[in-house]
Amino acid sequence: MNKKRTTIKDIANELNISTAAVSKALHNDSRISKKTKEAVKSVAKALNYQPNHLASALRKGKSNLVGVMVPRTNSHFFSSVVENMEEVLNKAGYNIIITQSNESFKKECSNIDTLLFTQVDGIIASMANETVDLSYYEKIKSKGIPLVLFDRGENDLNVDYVGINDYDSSHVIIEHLIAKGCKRIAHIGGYRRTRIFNNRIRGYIDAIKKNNLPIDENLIIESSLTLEDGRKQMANLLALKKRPDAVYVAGDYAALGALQVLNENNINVPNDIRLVGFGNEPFTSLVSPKISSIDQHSKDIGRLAAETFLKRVATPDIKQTLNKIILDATLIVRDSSK
Amino acid sequence: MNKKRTTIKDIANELNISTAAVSKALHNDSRISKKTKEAVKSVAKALNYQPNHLASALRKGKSNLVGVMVPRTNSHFFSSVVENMEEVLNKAGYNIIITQSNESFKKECSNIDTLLFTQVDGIIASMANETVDLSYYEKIKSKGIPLVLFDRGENDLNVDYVGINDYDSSHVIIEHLIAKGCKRIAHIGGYRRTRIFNNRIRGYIDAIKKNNLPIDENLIIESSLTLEDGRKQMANLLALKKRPDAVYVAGDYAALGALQVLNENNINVPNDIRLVGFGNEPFTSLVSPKISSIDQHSKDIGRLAAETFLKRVATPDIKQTLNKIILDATLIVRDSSK
DNA sequence: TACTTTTGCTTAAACGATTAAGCAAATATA
DNA sequence: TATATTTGCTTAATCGTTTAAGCAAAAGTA
Repeated sequence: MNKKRTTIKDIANELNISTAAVSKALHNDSRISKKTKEAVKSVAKALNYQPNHLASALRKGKSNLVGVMVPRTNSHFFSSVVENMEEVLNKAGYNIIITQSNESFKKECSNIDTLLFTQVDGIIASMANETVDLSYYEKIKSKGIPLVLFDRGENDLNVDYVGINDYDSSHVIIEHLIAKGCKRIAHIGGYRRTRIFNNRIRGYIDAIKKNNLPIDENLIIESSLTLEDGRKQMANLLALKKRPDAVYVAGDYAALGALQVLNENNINVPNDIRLVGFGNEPFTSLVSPKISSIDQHSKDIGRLAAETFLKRVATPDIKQTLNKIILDATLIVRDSSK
Repeated sequence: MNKKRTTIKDIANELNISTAAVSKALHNDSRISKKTKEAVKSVAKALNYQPNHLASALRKGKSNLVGVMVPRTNSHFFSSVVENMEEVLNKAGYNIIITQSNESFKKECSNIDTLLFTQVDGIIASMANETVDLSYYEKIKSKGIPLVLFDRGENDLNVDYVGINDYDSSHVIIEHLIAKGCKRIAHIGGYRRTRIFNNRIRGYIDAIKKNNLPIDENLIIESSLTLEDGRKQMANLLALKKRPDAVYVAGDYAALGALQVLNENNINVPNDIRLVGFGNEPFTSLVSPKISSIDQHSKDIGRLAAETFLKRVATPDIKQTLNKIILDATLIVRDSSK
C-alpha cells in the first residue's frame, strides 16, 4: 500500500508549502510562523513521518553515530561502561554502534574499517590485548575523527583517555594484604606490553619495596589472565619451595582459576593463602569464598568517556590539550582476603 | 590540509572521465573497459578513497545495516549469538548495530525507534522479559522492515523465529533427574507470559505426568529468574514440609542463587538435592559443585537468525511462509545432578 | 558495403534533507 | 508619509553516490 515512507515533500504537498518550510518548521526555525509549525507537525504526525537519517546526515556531514569498540561485550565491566556511555550520548542526540574485537587484532582492524565506513562521528574504544601495531588507530586520527580510548589505552597514541589508576590500585592491594599479615605476596599479572598491566606490575613492585619486603622474581608472573591461565600459574606457584601467603591476580577470571586450584588442593582461603582479583566481575561475589577485587568504576568510565567525546566534538578545530582522566579505583574486600 | 575526504568526483577529475564511469568502474560494471577500471582503482588507492556510505545508502534506499537488540549483551548466550550473527551478516555485506534493552520495555521501545531512525535494513531481536505490549514490534512490521526474533519470541507476532525446543528440553531434564532416582522435582520457572518460559513449564508438567509422578503446585514457581530471586525461591522450597529432592531452574543465574542457598544450608548437592539450570552460562562450570545445564546452541541460533534475515531480504515481496526454526537443546550433565 | 550489435563512455536525474540567498508582505521607525 | 526592519516564506543548490537513458565509435554480420 504505502510502499514509500513519507518525506518532507509529502508534507509540503499536503500543505502547499515548500519542503524548505517544512524542514524549518520541524526544526523550530524562528522564521516560520507558529501556525505553519503547528500545521506541519500535525500533518507529520498524521502521515507518520520519520525523518530520513541518511539524507540529513549526508547533507550535514554528520551522522550522529558514535562507534564503540570493546574487547568483549560479554563482561560486566565493558557492558556496564557501554551502558552508561550510551545514556550520556543518547541525551546529546547521538546513537551508538557497538562492535567487539574479541581481543583479536585482526577483528579490531576490520571493526575500525566498518565504523569508518558507517561514517561515525567519533570512536570510543578499548584496545584488544593483542594489539601492538597502532597504525589503524593512527588511521582514525588522520581522518580527523575524534577518538577516545578507555581502560586499555596507549600513551604513544596521544589521544583522549579515561581509565583508572592501575599503579595506585596495586599499592592499595599490597597494603591491604600486608595489613593482614602477608609477607610473601605473589602477582599473577597481564602482559607488560599492555599499559594497564604494566602499571599494575610496576605498582606491585614499588609497593612491595616501599614496605621493605623482598622482591622475588619467582612471584611475578606475566600471563594472558584467562581462567585457564590462572589455574596454570597458581599451580606453578604452589609448586614453589617457598609458597606465597597471598596472591594478587590482575584479572578476575584468572583469579577464579587460581581459587579453583586452591580449593582443589584444600588450601584454605584466606587463612593459608589470601587472594585478591581485579575488575569486580559479578561472579567474584558468587563463588566461595567470595573474591576480593578492585572495582573499576565502570559507570564513571562510561560516562566520562562519552563526555570527553562530546567535549572534543564541541571544539573540533582548536588544538585543545589532551584529556587524560585517571580515576582512583576502590578495593572491595571480601572473604578471600579477610 | 586535505580537509575534504576524496570522492568519486576527485577521481573523475584526475582521470578526466565522468563520475558515473568511476562509480561503475569501482563496481566492476561490464560496460567499463579493463583499462579504465585499473586506472580508477589505482587513483582511488592513491587518493585513499573511501566510499561515502551515507550517500550510497541514500541513493540505493538500503543502508546495509542490521539492527540487533538483545535483553543484555552481558550474558554469554546473547553475546555468543551476536558474535555468530555478525560473522554471517558481515560476509553478506551487512554491518550490525547492537542495542540492549536491559529487560526494560521502555528501553526496548526507544531502541526500536533508534534503529528505525538509523535506517536499518532489518531488525533481529530477542524480547525483554517485561514486554507484553507488542505494538512497537508491529510498528517494525508495518514499515515493511524484515524482523527476525530469536530465543524470546512471540507467537502472536507472526514473524520469523529461531529458538530452541524449550518444551522438549524440560522433558530431557526431568527424565535425566528421574533416571537419577528423583521423585519430587521442583521447578523454579520464569513468568508464564513469556513464551519460552511457558513452554518450559508446560514441558515440566507434561514430563512429570508422563512419568506417573504427582503434580504438586507448591513445587512450581514463577519468578524473574534473577540470582536474588533464585535464592528467595530456593529458600521457600526448603521451608516446605516435604522438601523436593531435585530442582530444575529455568535460568542459570537463578540456579546459582539456589545453589548458594543450598550450600549455605549445608545441603549436599547432588546427594540431598539435585540441581539443573538452563542456559549453560560459563559460570555454571566455575562454581562448586558445577551446575548441570541446558546448552542453547547460541552459535547456531546466531547463524540461523542471520541466515533467516538474509533469506527474507532476498525475496521481500513474496509472501513467503514464516520461517520458524526450533533447535533441539542439549543437556550438559555436571556434578550438581550426577 | 550497409546494416546491426556491442562497447565504453556521458548526461542528467534521482535519493531526502538542509540551508544560503532572496523576495514580497507586514510591521516598525523616523 | 517614507524608509528600514522584521517576518514568513520560496528557490535552488548541495551532500556523494547510483543508475536509467542515450550516444558515438568500434566491432560484428550479411
